[in-house]
Amino acid sequence: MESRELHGRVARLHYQHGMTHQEIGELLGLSRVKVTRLLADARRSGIVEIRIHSSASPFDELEAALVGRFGLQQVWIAPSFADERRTADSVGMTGAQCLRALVPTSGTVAVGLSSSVAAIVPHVHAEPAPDLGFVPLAGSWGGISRGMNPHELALRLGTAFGARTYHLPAPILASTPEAAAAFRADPGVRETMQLAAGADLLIAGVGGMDPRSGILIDVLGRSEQRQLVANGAVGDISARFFDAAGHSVGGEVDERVVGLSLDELTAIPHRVAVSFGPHKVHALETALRTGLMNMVVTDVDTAKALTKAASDNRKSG
Amino acid sequence: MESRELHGRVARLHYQHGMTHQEIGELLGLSRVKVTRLLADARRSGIVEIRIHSSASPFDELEAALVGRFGLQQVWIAPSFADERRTADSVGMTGAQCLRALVPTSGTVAVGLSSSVAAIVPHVHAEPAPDLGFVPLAGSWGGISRGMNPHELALRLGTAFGARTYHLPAPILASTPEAAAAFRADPGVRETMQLAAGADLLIAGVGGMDPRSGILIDVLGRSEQRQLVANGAVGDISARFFDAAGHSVGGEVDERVVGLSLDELTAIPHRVAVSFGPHKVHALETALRTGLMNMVVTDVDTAKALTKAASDNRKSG
DNA sequence: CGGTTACCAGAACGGATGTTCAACTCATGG
DNA sequence: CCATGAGTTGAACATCCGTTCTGGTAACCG
Repeated sequence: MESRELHGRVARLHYQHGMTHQEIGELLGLSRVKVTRLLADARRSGIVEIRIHSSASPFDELEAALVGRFGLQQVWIAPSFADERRTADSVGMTGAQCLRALVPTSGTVAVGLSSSVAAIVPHVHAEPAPDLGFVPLAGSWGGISRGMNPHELALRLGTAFGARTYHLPAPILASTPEAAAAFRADPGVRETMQLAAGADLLIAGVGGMDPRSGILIDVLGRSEQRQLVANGAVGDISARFFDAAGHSVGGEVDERVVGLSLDELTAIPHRVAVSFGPHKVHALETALRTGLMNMVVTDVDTAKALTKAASDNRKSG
Repeated sequence: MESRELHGRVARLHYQHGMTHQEIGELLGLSRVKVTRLLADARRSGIVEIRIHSSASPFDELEAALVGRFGLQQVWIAPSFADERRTADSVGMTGAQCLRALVPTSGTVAVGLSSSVAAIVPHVHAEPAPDLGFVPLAGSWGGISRGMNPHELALRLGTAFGARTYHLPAPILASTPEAAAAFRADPGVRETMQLAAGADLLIAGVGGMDPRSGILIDVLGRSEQRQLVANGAVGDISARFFDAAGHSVGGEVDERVVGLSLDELTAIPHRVAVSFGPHKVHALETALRTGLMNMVVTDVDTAKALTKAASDNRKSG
């Protein structure tokens, strides 16, 4: 992190006085490329903040349509791109806006497993909120972390918000039901889970049953997957698999999970799903239709697929 | 003014989601050029606001140098450009920042004659301040208005700030001292001038004696100019000419002016000079050195010339 | 002391953006 | 019904900006 002052100067000269990168470079004795980089840094780090004074979202109609169809509290939609990473970034940006709107200045936010929530972190530029806490609502897995472990998400989000963070020291999926019970009995684990259960806001991904669609699904063995599907599972929220009616599928896998149950999750008043992509549509549609989640952050393509899926359901059901 | 909503959408897609003008055009069914224009409008009109979270000004040292040399309260400096209109725009932008910092939410701002103050108007995007008033501190001239008549400046600035505006219905320079006295005796004129005299903040230009440097100076006849110079005039603030010591030069011209006197001007606690250009340096330097003005908004070139002039004075005087 | 790694810098390229200009639309008034 | 002019439009151009790639520098290590 270089001198904040230089970034501010360059940003002022460019954004306020309309000087070109070239001109600023000549004025301050820097190369044009250096100026370009300083400006990019300044935007990334939040030194430059761009506000748009207009309540209109670019995808208003689609948002309103989803709110109506599924009876949701609120919906945020980002544009879709051919490049999936770019879409992820836009969804992350939109998720950050959603959090800015929903996160209270005190209280607790429960954070679930999600590849998309990770994309939010770089877009958060908030005032420190020391009376706020971010709590993982389930355990994590070992080995290499792909940036989407619940504990890591809670930690990074919490840090970005200048809030307290909590840890749930257990695996998300224990090897046996008995081992899971033992973990849940641990005082540290129990305490964190109680805190998560009492949260005001839940933010989590919704996974599908397709191996490409979830993080968790490919942690499970082939036979376990087949078993879940056989029991009617259509998706999961942080390892809690649910069927087409939004009920827990139960079974052995469910008993091995260390984390909030579906009932505990739905007891949290505000529940935001952050999820996008064609493989997620079915699971996401179910989670929204059955009320497991009551808000969603997604991209245009997924949103369109959701409305389509919803109307198909209506006709056939 | 087209639908604010469309501007907001386009701005969000570009500034928040990083979409190119081309992509936005395709998404919304607009041409690329149209998108470019919408974005430019959005910035001009303040729908897009860019904040820089850094207190550092690009020309800190120079500002500090002027504050020190002349014992000023504060100084704002804009970059200089080869294209004078661009410089004027930058100074205007900087003046708007200055006003944002200084203008109270209630009270009165006295507005003097200035070509530069006009450049401020397009850069003001403030919350309406209905308890604030903008008052011209002198009369105006007839015929074509080049956008820098005191009454016009007060009106346009006041409008931009959503504030009350006042009018001083008289010429800035009456044809005879007696006519001027008659104007001053008018109840409407007297009332407005009293209001201006009680202002908290004064914002005005500082004119020089060179015909190219002032608006007013070329309204006067050749002989009147010569007379003023002979009496030691080095510059003026809204038609009040002063000498190298900062005192009024008096004389017939001074008696024909309808507007606050130099003594009345300097009774206003906060006095900002907005002025730039090589022809203004001498007058501006005098106004600052003698304390007629105690703040200044100018450009880099003028600022450098001011520090140089000040050190020359110190050596010789 | 050479090798390695990590980082930083600027040349060069290709895409993005801003501006100019000629064509067009649509009122208004003869 | 055409003439006029103000206001829009997008094609074409000129500039600006972002990224990639290569070379350089410094720190760390064997």
